[in-house]
Amino acid sequence: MPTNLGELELQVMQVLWQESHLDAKKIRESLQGVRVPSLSTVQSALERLHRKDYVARLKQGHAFTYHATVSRGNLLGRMMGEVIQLLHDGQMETILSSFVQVASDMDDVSLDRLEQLIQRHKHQGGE
Amino acid sequence: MPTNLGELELQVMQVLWQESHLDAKKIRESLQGVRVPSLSTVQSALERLHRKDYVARLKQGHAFTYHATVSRGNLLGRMMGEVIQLLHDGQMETILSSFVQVASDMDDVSLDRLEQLIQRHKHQGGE
DNA sequence: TAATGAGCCGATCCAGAGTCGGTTTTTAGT
DNA sequence: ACTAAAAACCGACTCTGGATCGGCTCATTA
Repeated sequence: MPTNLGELELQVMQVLWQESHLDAKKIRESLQGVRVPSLSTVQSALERLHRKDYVARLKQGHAFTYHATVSRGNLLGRMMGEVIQLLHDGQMETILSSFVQVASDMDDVSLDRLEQLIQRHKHQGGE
Repeated sequence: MPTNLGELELQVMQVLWQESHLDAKKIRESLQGVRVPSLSTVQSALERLHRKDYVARLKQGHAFTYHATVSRGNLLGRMMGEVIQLLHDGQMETILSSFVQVASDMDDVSLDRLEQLIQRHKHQGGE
């Protein structure tokens, strides 16, 4: 249940977010780093990802082509939600100030954009 | 390096956030759940936590007393930062909208408070 | 139908966490 | 100071999830 991705699994997702509908071999080729794992290894990672519903696949002629079923932003939101779930103490205040703590690394322009997004969100009344 | 806590470790932290400066035995007693691990097990968790610098300890007469060195909010912020680090794609926009995606579960009052915190943060120019 | 390429399965290895029992060390009472 | 009780420490084992592959199987196509 915990949304946790291993090293290779994450790398694979990065590739799929950049370009979709690739087969295992292509994904392996797109993998950068000193150490390139064997094709089987990439497939194993893909299987785990598939089991976790992070990717879907289609039989495209000879081989499967994979594509992400969650966007980067979606996964990010999901993970943040989980972390919050894990550590929340009922005090919304705690969550809020942690938000801002993270936002410490952001410049004012980003904080402005965050405010805009909040505004929009409030007016729409939730999606 | 990854800020990951096991099940028991988290439970122990929860106890220490509620009440500080307890010894292993007390912590064990404060642990709720059907299954209460042995004292040794609790001590192991405490040792790991200590190694990770999440708790500190003091020789209080006969036994060590432990206390958290990171607050709940601080850990939350840290974990969020890590998740972001892991999944960021250079687009601040992605992070921002994930923030708001999480904030979807928040009511307007909370969003207002978030705005206030942002304001304060901008004026202080970073902590 | 035979060969080539992809998928699938099982085996291993590793690291981190949980779990304890037993030994050692420390503390405190007599 | 000696010793009994309590706490700390250490080592062993289990379990789970991820990484890693080799090799067998199956399908597609020439």
